[in-house]
Amino acid sequence: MMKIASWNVNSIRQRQQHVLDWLEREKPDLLGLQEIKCESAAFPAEAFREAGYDSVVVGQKSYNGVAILSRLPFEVTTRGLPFLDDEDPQARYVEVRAAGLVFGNLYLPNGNSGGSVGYAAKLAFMEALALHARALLDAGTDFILAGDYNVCPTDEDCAPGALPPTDALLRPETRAAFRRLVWLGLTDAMRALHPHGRHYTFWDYQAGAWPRDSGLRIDHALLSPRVAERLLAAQPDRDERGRAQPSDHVPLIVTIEDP
DNA sequence: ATGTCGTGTTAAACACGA
Repeated sequence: MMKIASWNVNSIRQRQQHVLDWLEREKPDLLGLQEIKCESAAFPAEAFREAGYDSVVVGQKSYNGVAILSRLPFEVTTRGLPFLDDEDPQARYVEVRAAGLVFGNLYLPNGNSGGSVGYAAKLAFMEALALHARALLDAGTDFILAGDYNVCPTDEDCAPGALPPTDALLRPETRAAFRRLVWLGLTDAMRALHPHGRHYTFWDYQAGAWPRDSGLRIDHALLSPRVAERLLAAQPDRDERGRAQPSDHVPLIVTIEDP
């Protein structure tokens, strides 16, 4: 059995102890982190190593930043999203191979800042991700693409009134791009096991979103076909949002059986 | 639209992103 998780921690320096406590409780094999908000050298790799996890970090100053923690041996396969022509590359993708599986960890652009240019960058990232997924499928690779997609795929993934209809997380073009990705033949792990219901992974800090349960399902794990056949469980760890000084996202946990 | 966070510049607020 293999346990793989994704968590937007909204600053690893603020959330280091949360992550250490969570690793000890949940003991995932792989954990993808997003929004670490620090340069690679500032990532607390040694603290995680002492907890039994080696890491690969793609950081940048102030914003974004992704990392993967692993208690399995791994090799880094890429530190940026292939197929993305970007004159100002941001730290939004890192990928490893472990236990015969490629694990891609992504932080997709939010798309609400920077006007039409910012939104276009979101769609460009999604197109590049689809091209990369297509290449992995063509190569017959078993893979999981997990992370903060910043996409509410359907109305059921957005609490009523949580977002205006023009928000970049649920615009029709955003949802269409997400469907194109899934329709390559990937499986949304949560929806495969829980076709309906509100399984939020994010609650805004503002406007009492958490106590009102005004959340969003925007963190996802997409599985290649053979991995989907091994899927045993998928769930967000809601409890994490109720702790002191939480991230606005909670971990998403996917469990698959051994091949 | 925003009641909150986090980072950073810069000197107690402000800008920006989410």
